[in-house]
Amino acid sequence: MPQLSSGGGDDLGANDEMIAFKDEGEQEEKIQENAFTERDLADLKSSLVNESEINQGPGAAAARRGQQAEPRGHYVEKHREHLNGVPKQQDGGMYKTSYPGYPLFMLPDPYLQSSSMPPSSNKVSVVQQPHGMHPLSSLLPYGPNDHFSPSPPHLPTDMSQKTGTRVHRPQSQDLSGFYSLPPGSVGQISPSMGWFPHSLMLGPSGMHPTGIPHPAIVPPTGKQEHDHYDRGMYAKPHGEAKREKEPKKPVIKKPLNAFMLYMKEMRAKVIAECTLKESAAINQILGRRWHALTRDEQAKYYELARKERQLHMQLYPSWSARDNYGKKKRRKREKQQDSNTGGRRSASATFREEAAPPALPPPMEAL
DNA sequence: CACCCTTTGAAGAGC
DNA sequence: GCTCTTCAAAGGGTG
Repeated sequence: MPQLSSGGGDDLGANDEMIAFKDEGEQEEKIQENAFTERDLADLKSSLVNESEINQGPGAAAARRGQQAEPRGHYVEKHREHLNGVPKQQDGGMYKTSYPGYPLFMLPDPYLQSSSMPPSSNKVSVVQQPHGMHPLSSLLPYGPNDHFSPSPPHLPTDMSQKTGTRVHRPQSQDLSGFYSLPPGSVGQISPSMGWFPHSLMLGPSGMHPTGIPHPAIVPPTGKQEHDHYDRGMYAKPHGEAKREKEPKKPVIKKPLNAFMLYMKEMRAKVIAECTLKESAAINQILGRRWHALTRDEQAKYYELARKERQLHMQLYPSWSARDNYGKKKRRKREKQQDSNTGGRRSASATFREEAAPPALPPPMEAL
C-alpha cells in the first residue's frame, strides 16, 4: 500500500483526495486488491445484475481478459515530447501510448526510448493491472476491430486548410511540442486511433485549423453525434441536403479530467469483468477503483489530464467551458432542490468535501 | 427520442 | 474565497 507521503518532491495534486480515501474505508481494498475487485463487482452485481451473470462473472471475465490484453503493445509511441518541461515522472508508462484524445502525436514518452519495459508490462501493478495491460492503453477504447480506417480517403491531405471552425488558434509553434507530428503523419493514422470519431475526419467542421483533428471537436448534435454525422455525411438522405447547407458549428468538448480519462480506459475492462453494461453501475465501480488507486497511479491521470487541458487551451484559446453550457438539457433543479444539500453531488462527493479540502490542482510547476 | 443515472474533476458564475 | 452548477464519457434504463 503506497504511502502518500512517500511521493517525494513533486506534488501531484492528488494528495487531498488520497487522504480522503483513507477515510472511506478503502484501505483494505488496497491491501486486497483482488478481493476488492470481486467484492465491489459482486456488490453491484447483486443489485444490478441477475445471478446467472454473477455465476459466470470471474471465469468469463478472465476469458475475456485474455483477449483484451493483447493488442496494446504496438501503440507505443516512440517520439519524444517536450511538453513545457513536464517533470519527468517516475513511471514513464503513462506516456507509452498515444493518448486517445490526441491520438497521432500526443504524449510520446520521454522515458520510453530506453524503454526497459515491454509495452504491455506493468510497472504500476498495485491495483489496476490484473490483465497485463498498461493503464492508458485502453484509452484506445476501440480495438482493431473498429471500423476505423487508418487513412480515411476523406481525410484531407491538405492539412493547411482551415475553414469552418469557430475557434481561432494562433499559429503556435508550441504545438509541435505537443504533437511531435512528423510531416505527413496525419495521413498515417495508426490503428491506435481506433477511437477516433469519424466526424473528426470530415474536414473543416471537425478539423482543427492546423488540420489536426481533435477529439474535442464534435458535431453539435449530441451524444452519438459522430455516428449520425457520419451517416448524414455519407448516406445523405434527401432531408439531409438542406441541413448540410447550414454548416453546423462543431462543438468543442471539454477536455477530459483525470477521472474521465481513467474511466475511459478502464470501462471496457470493468465491463468485461462484470458483464455489466450499465454505465451508471460501471461508473460506480470505477469511482471506487479510482479511490483505490495509489497516488502515483492517480498522478499519471492527473498529469495526462493536465496535458490535455494544456493542449486544449492551445488548440482553442478562445474556448470556454461556458460555451457548452446549455448544450445538454438543463438539469432539473427542482429535483435537486427537493433533495436539497449539494445539488447533484453524490454522497461520496459530498463526503469528500467534508472530509478533505478541495483537491489540489495537478502540479503546476510543469506549466 | 431526449433525458436520467452515476462517477470525479475542472471551470465558470454568483455571492 | 467559497459554494453551487454544469459538463465531460458511457450506455442501459425510462417516460
